[in-house]
Amino acid sequence: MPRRTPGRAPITSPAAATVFELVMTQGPVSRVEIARRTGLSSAAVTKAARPFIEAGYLTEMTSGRTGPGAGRPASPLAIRPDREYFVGIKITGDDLIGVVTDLRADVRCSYHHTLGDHEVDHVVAAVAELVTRLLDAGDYRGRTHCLGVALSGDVDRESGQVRYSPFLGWRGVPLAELLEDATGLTTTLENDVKALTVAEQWFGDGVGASSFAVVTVGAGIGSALVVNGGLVSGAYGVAGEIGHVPISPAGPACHCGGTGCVEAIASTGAIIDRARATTGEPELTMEQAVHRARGGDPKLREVFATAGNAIGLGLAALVNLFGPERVVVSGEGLETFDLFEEQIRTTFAAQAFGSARRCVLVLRPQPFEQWARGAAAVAVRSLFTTGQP
Amino acid sequence: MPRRTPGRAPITSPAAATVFELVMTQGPVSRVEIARRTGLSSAAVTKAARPFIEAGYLTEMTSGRTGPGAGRPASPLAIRPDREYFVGIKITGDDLIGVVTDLRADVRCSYHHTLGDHEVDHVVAAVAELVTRLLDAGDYRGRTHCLGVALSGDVDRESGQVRYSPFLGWRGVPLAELLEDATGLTTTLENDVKALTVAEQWFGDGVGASSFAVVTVGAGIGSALVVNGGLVSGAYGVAGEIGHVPISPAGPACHCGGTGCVEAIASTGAIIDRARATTGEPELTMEQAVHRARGGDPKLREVFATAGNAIGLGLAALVNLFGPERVVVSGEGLETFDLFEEQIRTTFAAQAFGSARRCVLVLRPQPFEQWARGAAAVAVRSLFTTGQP
DNA sequence: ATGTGTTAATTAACTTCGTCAAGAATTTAA
DNA sequence: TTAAATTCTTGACGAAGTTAATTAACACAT
Repeated sequence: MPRRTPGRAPITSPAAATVFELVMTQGPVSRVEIARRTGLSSAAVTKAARPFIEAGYLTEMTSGRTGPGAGRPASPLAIRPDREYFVGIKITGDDLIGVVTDLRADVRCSYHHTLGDHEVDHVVAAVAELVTRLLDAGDYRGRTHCLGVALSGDVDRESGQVRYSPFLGWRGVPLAELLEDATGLTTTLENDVKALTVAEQWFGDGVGASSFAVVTVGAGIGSALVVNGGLVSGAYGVAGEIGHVPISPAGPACHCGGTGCVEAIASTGAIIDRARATTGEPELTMEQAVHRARGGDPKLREVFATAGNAIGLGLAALVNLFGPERVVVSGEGLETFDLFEEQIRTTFAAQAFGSARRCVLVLRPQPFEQWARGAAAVAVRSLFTTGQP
Repeated sequence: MPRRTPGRAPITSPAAATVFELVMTQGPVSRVEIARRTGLSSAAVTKAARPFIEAGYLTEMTSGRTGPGAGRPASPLAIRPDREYFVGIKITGDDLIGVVTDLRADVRCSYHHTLGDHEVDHVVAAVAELVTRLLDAGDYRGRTHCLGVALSGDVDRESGQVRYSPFLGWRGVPLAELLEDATGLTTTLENDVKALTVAEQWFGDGVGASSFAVVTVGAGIGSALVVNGGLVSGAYGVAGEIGHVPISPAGPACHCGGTGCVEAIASTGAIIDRARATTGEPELTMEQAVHRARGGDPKLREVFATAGNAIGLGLAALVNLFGPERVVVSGEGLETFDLFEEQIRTTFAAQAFGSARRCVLVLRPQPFEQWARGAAAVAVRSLFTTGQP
């Protein structure tokens, strides 16, 4: 059962949620258009929209152009982004990244904070301090009530618990509650990749797609899937583990116990290992490897191509099984995506089956704040939905 | 938009559908229990159930045992399987398999029919004849109004069209309409693997699982996935192509254009090819290969083990990405599953990630009629749902 | 400028679905 | 026989959305 009800937002019915979500994601839209797209009657749209307008979340744009032809001009509904602000924080093993966003999840302000200690109390205090710093950076205090927190690992959003976090070494920590006490903000916890996916679904490349996937490449390789508008969670809590899809029986052993997993070939660590082995330079750093590969070093280019190939195969597996409309590939590892992109696309095109090939592959390096923005997006959504995944 | 409304069944509201589905799948249940499990009020259950009872689809079991303790004894609701019958037909390239089932999708009667010609008219006539034969085999005529048809390929259930069937060489055939005219029965068309999955979801091992998968092994290797209670269809019509998940970059070329696909290693055709190559006997048949493998021939056992390994890797990919509660592996290829099973399970266990390993693997050879039963199950469902996938 | 047609939004009456609370039915236990 | 427990039914009520009619705001032609 849910831990708490954030409350204030005028979500009273499914229709209200639908209407608001549509305006939030599809920019300004007239009521008639909303009715058409959602299948509701236009009367229902009028009713659903009113409380949002009265509460200041939506406005009518009594604006200019109506389009050609006769008839009463529409007054499209638009979101008022500065009606409320949200704090999003991503916790990694090394530091905290925090942002303040508006209702559209646009970042207004961001800070980093290095994390010395993994003790729960210490992290909670550090987050609280970061929140204070963020809120004081602008005129955000009075209009901010929600905090979103993202971290990698096994997280239960419903109960606000961190069930298991390998990076922090935590088990069964009721983090949401602790942070609520420490900050006074209604707090929502979510797995980091899922949070990123929510951000993408509502405010990014997932808008309008009923099914899509987000894949992150970096120290680990993970993904989250949206099918029929809902996040796939896995019956046993595990899903989207594209990093552990086996693609090469003769490949290297993976830390998960398997063989030839995508992650064992294309994670940052695996790439460095291979680069060192191929060149015979045990001290080689990632920066050097990237630099020399860009300079044309054939051995190192081959290393990156191998990684790109592995990712492409993993994507093909995902797409052949799911048939998503779009896939966004992102993460720290994509900062060097000039070294990957061609190979990923080539391999994917060769292995995707039939019409699944039409799935759009968006490759995009991810600024660090995106993770924190994902956390904020989860907070935004928590205000405007009624408990769904 | 839907082509037609089957109608007669008293599905008036979402609650009605929910209640009926629960009774259908979870055997006799008392109203209170239904209310508890669905989250409806017990008053709503009473109201929803009444029309079904009046129409003869459900009965009250004023039966014996109530369980211990005081209180008014429950009168559990049960389905009346013989209230209505359904015809299910599976069309392959070579023949038709037809069954009559009751409301529970239990097979009452079945026939085969060899298909000489792939001409549309000829197939329609053959199906109509088979339907007549099936209905005349028992007292089914007056109580049968729905026909379900399953075939492999790209099928649009909504419009009742066969968009593309490689086996039959059809494109854009409005088969449902043609069959409706020829048989007088309300006809539902569905892809064969999806149909099998529906049968499993409502009447088999998928009952009660919110997410699960069905994998079929045979001439081809396919699968269908159910997530959050809904079938995954793929944005471009392709999904569940586990047969074309790449698992071995050094493996054989696949007819799809890819390399090392599961199907290129573990389909019936691929197994025979390998068996012939390994033994150096170009005339070797599947029967002989199976016989000698069972007898202990190490080379042939190895061939089957390789196939089992490929299937296990494909399953691991599927499970790591989806995290289903259960997977049912089935199909003609599984008739020899004594040769596969161990290897499938071993490989799967080695490659499944974390808790995903807890996913239950059900290996089960599939009698031929199961395909036709799937078709019938789709027909049953078409009567009792309101247009969902 | 002024009616006329056209599209957008609102309003009002009604339908439908389901909840709630009270009570009827039917058993066990004292 | 009465009390307690439990299931099922009933009817009043309320929430959410629909349809149909009305009002609003414009473009355009005369």
